[in-house]
Amino acid sequence: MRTEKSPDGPDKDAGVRSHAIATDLRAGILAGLYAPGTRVRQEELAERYGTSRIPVREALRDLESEGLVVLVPNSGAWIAKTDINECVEIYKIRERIEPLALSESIRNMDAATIARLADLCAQIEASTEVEDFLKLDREFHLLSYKAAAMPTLLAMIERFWNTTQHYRRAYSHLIGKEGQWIIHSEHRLIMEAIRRRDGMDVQHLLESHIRRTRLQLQANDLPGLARTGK
Amino acid sequence: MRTEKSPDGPDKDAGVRSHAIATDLRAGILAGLYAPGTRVRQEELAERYGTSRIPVREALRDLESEGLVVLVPNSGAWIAKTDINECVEIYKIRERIEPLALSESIRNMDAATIARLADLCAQIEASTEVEDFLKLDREFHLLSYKAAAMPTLLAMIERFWNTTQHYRRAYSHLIGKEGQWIIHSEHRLIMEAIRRRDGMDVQHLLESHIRRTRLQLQANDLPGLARTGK
DNA sequence: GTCAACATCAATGTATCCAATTACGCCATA
DNA sequence: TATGGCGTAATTGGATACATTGATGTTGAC
Repeated sequence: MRTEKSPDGPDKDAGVRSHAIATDLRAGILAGLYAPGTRVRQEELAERYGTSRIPVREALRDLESEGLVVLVPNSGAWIAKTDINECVEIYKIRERIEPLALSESIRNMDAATIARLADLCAQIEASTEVEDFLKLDREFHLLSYKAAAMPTLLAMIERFWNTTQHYRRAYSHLIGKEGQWIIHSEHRLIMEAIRRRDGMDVQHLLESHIRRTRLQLQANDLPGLARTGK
Repeated sequence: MRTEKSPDGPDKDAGVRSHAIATDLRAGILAGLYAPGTRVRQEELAERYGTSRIPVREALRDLESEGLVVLVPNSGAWIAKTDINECVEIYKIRERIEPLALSESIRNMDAATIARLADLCAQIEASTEVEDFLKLDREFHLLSYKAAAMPTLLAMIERFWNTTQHYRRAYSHLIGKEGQWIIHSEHRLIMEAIRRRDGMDVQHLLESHIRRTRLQLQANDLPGLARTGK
């Protein structure tokens, strides 16, 4: 983590340690480097990043507001535990807001983006590793929303994708390659509706896509992920 | 702002200065004590609350994540400017998520809450002062969602009500008492649908309620509130 | 007279140090 | 042996002091 300014392109977080720490921690959590429920000690992180505890504390605050970390006053910080109830709740919210984002987005979407989406769609079908699938699927959906002139909504959606990342990983392992044909079909239909710029159709298709996933999550109860009652 | 522990009931934020400061600042912003765009100096707040700048900084961070304050690294903090585009965006989101919250809520709602809602509904119609209307209207809607077992969603909704507070105030002044009959009628219909626990109907009615308000906001362009390009 | 470069200042970002709270382990006792 | 109280250690919350960045005003040259 360098401190001097980068010559290649402006570093948005240049000079602000806490942002850099938050970004790095967030990436680590999403990559699965930290087990949910793990205690996070400020001093330990401070040493790792070569700073004092102050920027670490601010980074942890940011991550808490994103739902990735839980802070308890005078006690400590923990990596947020996975909670199937929270996950289901978030999926219900996503069923409502992501169709909105997509329908707004396709009104402004340029040809290059549509081509890129089609490319991603094909890569997703060709993927063999779960981690590849997760990365590509995320890029496909988030890119499809990007042309919507709704920054607040897009930030919310990304936050929700982050907090449910562990469940998507577990779910992907669960269904395996043979269960993916449904997802591929849904993606193809969505892709086609995007091409037609059919706002109503994409909304229904995307809602079904998310809703079906939620119901499957609820039905399978995902072994290996602790369900916290606190 | 007392520092000793309160004997009457556990103070959730006891011992955590930053939460107390954030709560107080948030209330001040929502009450209109700070003009949007006003610069906020850490040292000034620290002096006012009798603390150092550390808790102030953390409070400002919290408020930033709620959209009430804007932080610029190495520069400072400002009370978030009102932005008609952001307001419209949030209303579009609310049109999707609040019907979800309400339909989930009425499934669990007890009789006492329904009675309280009816009471609030009547008080809203009887209100003469804008500030009273704002307070009652907010309580009515947020209470109607409260029985939904969706904490993340409810937190989001409250956040949105906060960031658009200034617009609701301006809007209320704009339409005056004579324009309120539409709102009252909508509230009555929603109230009746809640009584019947008609999930589909409440969703449509609430969506219309929010959507109509949004369109009126967009049409009137609310004089007196700066529209920032930034 | 205008513009540019520099110096000074003010406000934020960070490090170090101290205080307060919590957690844990030990010991005494029933 | 199990349990309750107490004391110590570890960790977080906050205050003070210093470093760094950005803004402002002045001065000099063209």
